[in-house]
Amino acid sequence: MSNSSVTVLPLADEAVAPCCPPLTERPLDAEEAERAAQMFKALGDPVRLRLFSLVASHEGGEACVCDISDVGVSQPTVSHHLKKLKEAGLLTSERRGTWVYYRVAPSVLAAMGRLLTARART
Amino acid sequence: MSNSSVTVLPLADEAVAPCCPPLTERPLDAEEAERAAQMFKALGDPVRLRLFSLVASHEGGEACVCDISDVGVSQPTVSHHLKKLKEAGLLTSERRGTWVYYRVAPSVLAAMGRLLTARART
DNA sequence: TTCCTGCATCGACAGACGTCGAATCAGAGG
DNA sequence: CCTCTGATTCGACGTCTGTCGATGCAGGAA
Repeated sequence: MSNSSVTVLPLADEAVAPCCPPLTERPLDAEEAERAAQMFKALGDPVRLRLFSLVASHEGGEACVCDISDVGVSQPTVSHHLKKLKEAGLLTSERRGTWVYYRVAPSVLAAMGRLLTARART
Repeated sequence: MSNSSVTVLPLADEAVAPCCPPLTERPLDAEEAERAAQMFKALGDPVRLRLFSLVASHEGGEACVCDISDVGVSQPTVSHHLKKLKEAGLLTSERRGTWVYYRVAPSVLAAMGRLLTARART
């Protein structure tokens, strides 16, 4: 089941895309908002959110397309959504033989989590 | 400027909308994905994200519409987006005299942040 | 009352988006 | 070679969405 060869993600110091400060810290400017909104938008579709969750929670940190295709839409649509998630920088893909494996891009969760960090009340 | 009469939010124990488990914990089902995606979608527009950030980072935790209307779109459009954010449960509004004040709905940041919590690798 | 200002709603429009079936590409295996 | 299977791309369709100007509504001030 679980791939025992999976190691802890590198998670290098720079691996974190420093998109933006927390939403509560200061107003985002137009450029920051554009970038951050792109990530939120990618997760703003139920099917994509399920796909992302399926990949993120899958054993070994990766999932074959064939493993996550039961979300109620056709297979081309699944592929379309996975592409969107990849373009948004949320997933990465790798072909190994017949199958294509997707995994969560490193540091994405941390970056988005930081965006939603509540500030301490002054 | 900042309203000194503003008190700490109640933040009742139930105030936290327990939308969903972290995306990395288990796959979201269709229902959970629908609800969570609605929030992400609301933040998936650059203008809305800026408006949310403007409110979230404003002194006193609230902002008058007139204070956050410089985002490059017309006034009706700003109103439209604020309504969307309210419908998504991310903002609340209150009219006081001539002005309408928006503030971040309690616990929303925490709830979304928890969704993006990375699981500890087993 | 009348006027003015801040904000919301309405109606319309162009563009973006999600979905599908059909076709195409990429490997594995015979 | 050919064939089969997994996955992507293509083309088309209907729907949703962001934007605007015009209009309407609520409160304060004269």
